[in-house]
Amino acid sequence: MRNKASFKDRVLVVVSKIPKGKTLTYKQVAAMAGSPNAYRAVGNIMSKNKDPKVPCHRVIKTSGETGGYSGTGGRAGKVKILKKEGAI
DNA sequence: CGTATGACGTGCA
DNA sequence: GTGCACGCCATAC
Repeated sequence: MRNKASFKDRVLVVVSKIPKGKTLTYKQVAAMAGSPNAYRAVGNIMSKNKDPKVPCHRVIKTSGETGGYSGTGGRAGKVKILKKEGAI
C-alpha cells in the first residue's frame, strides 16, 4: 500500500515496531525507514514526535549511549525505562 | 521558496 | 581518553 507516509511517519512506524527489551540505533531506524543517512532527521522527528505510541526511548545512539529524551527524567528517565524493559 | 533547527556520526588534534 | 568541528538528512515556519 503506497501510503503517503513521509519519512517522519515511516520512522514512527518503525520505532513503534521495536519489541520490548530491544533497542535500535538512530542509524538502524533511519535505514529501516529507507534512508540510512537520515539518522539526523530521525532524531529531529523524535524530538518533535507527537505520537505517545512510539517508544522513542528505545532508540539510542550508535555509540551505545542513550542519547537524548524529551520525557520524564530526560536521559536519566530513559535509562531507567530501558533498564526496566531489560534492554540493559 | 528559503532559512533555521535538531534526541547524530565521524574524523582529527 | 577528551574536545572540537564539519557534514548529513528531513521537518517546520
